[in-house]
Amino acid sequence: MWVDDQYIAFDFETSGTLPEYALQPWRVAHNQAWATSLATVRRTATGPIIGGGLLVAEPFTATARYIRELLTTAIEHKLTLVGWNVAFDISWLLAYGFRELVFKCKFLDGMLLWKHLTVTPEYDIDKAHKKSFSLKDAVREFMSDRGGYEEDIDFHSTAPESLAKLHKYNIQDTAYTLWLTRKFYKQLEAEPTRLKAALIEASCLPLVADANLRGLMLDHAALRTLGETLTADAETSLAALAPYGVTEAVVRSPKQLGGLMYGQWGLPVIKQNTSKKTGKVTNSTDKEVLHELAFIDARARTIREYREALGNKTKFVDAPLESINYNSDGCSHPLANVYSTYTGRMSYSSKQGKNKDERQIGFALHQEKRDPTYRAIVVPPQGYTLVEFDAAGQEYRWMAVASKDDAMLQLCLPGEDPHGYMGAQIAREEYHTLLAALKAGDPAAKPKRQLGKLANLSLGYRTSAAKLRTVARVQYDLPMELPEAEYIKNTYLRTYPGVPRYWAEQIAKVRRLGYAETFAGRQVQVVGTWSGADRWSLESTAINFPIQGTGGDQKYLALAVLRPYVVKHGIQFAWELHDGLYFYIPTKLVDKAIAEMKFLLDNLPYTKAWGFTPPVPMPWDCKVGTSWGNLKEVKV
DNA sequence: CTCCCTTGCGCC
DNA sequence: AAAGGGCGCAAGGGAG
Repeated sequence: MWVDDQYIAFDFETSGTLPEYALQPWRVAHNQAWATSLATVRRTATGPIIGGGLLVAEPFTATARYIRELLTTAIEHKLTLVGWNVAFDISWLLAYGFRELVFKCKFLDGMLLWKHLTVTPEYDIDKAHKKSFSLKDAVREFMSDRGGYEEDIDFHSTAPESLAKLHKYNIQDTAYTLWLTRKFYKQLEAEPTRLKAALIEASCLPLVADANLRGLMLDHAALRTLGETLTADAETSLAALAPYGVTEAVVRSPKQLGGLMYGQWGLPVIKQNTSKKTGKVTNSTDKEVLHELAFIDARARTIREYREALGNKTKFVDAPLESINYNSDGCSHPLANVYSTYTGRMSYSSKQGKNKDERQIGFALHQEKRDPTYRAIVVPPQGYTLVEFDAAGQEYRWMAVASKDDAMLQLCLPGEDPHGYMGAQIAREEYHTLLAALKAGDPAAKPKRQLGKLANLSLGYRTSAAKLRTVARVQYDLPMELPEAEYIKNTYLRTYPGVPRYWAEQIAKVRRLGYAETFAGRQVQVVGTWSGADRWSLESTAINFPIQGTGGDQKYLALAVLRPYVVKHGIQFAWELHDGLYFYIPTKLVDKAIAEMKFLLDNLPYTKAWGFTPPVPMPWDCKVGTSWGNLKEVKV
C-alpha cells in the first residue's frame, strides 16, 4: 500500500555548453553538460519537505553533496525514489559518480504508471500523433488549475533571477510528479496484478539508465571493412545499371525508379500502393516487386542489390560513425525507452531533436542486420566479454500457453523440435523419421525443417496464404506458389487446432471486456467499432497483445531477477532486443556467471511475480563472444 | 527554405 | 473482399 513517507520525488534541471547537451548526461565527464538544479519533495503529515538546491552557482562538490544526501536518505529510510521519465534522471545520478548508491535504491516512474493505466493502441491513419505522456500533459489533464507554470522558463540562463525562477519551477515539477505518481499508484492498487507488473518493470530502470549513459563501444576496423564492402557493392551494381539510365538519385526515389522501370523499360506493373489519405495510386518498386521482376529482367535484381547496399551503408555505417563523432566520448548512445510500445516492449532511438535540429546520438540498434559482418561493429569494453541470453522460442511458447493447443504444448517440452515437427507434417513424413534424418545430416531433411520453421513463425497471427507465399519467395528465396502456401496454411491449422480456436475466443473475450491482458497482468484498452473498418486491427490487437506483451513482461521479470546478481558481480547490462538480453561480463567471471545467470533465467519466479504458472518450461539460450558478430552458443 | 507525409525496409 | 503484429530510420516529394 502507498504510504506517503516512503516515497521521495526528485528531478534535475540540466544545461550544457550547447542547449541540447542538457539531454546528454554522458557529457558530464567532459564538462560539456551539467545539472543546474536538483529538487526533492516528500509528503509528510505535517506538510511537504523540500530539498535539493540550485547547482550551477555552486562548486561541483555541492552538487555531489545534494545527490549524496538524497541517495543516503533514501537508502537509510528505505524510500522509493520517484521521477517522471526517471531513467533520464537516474543517468544524471550515475553521471555524477553515484553508481554504487544508485543500485541500492528503488525507483518508480510516474509516467510509466500513467501508461499502465491508459495505454491504448492507435488505429486511425493519424498514427504519428500518439498520445503524449509528458509531465506537462499530465498536469494539464489532472491538475488543470496548475497549468502554465512552465511558461517563460530559461533552462540555460545564468542570471540570478532566472536561476531562482528555474529552481522554483523544478520544485513544482517535482511536487506534481509526486502527486501524480501517488494518484496513479493508488489507482493501480485496486488491481494488484497490474500494479505488480508495473513494479517489476520499474526494477530495470537503473540498469537501463546505466546502459544509456555508458553507450556502446564500436569497432572502427569492422565499421571500415563493412563500409568498404558496401561501397564496392554499390559501385558494382551502379556500373551494371548506369547504361540503362540508373543513377543513385533514381534508385533512392520510388517515383523516379517507377518511371524508369515501368515507363522507359516497359516492365509490367505487378503491385500498386493506394494512399489511405488521398486515395492516390502509385506503382510499387518494393523488394517483392523487384524479386518477381527479376524473373523476367535481371536488372531488377541488381536494382534491389544496389538499393540495399546504399541503404545499409547509410544506416549501419555512416550513422554509427556520425554518432561517435557527435558524442565526444567515443561511444554511440542509442537510447533505450522503457515501455515505449503499447505491448510493453522497449524501443531505441538514435536521434534527439527533430528535422533540421536533429542530433545523431546513436544508430538503429534494433534494426541491425543479423549478418555477422554488420553485428561485428559492437564490441564489449576492455576486460569484458559479451554475453547474450535469449528466451528460446519465446513467441511460440507463449502462443502455446495462450492457445492451450495440445500439440504446441507438447512440443515445448524438453527434447522436442517444433520446427522439425511442423516440417514433418508438411512433408507428410513421420516426425521421428525426419528428426533422425536431420541428425544424420541428410541434405533433404534440412529444407523440410526450414519450411516447418517458416510456417511456425509466420502463421500464428492469421497470415494469409498469399502473404506466406510472398515471405517464402522474397525472404527465403523459395519458389513457392499459392496452392503450396494454401496447403501449408491448412496443415498449420490442422496441426494446431487450438490456434484458430484461440483467435476466435480471444477476439470475443476482448470485445466483451474492452481490454486485453498479458499473463503478467499488463493491460491495454481495446475499444472501438468492432464492426467497421477498424475490425481487423482491433481483432489483431486482441490476439497479438497477450503474446508479444507477455514476452515483454518476461524480459522485465528477467531483468528484475538478474539485477542483484549483475550489480554484485560488476556485470553491465548492455542492451536488449525483445527476447534477447545482452550483458558485458568481466571476462574472468564468464564461466561461473553464465551458469548462474542461466539458472536464474530458467527458473524465473512466474508464479510469485505474476500469479500465473506457465504449464511448460521457458528456457533461455546463452551465447558468448568478443563482439556481437561472433557470438557462439554455449551449452551450460 | 522548413515541415510533414509516403514509401520502403531493417529487426523481433 | 481481404487483411500477421510491434517498432524506428532514411529518403524523396510536395505543401506552405
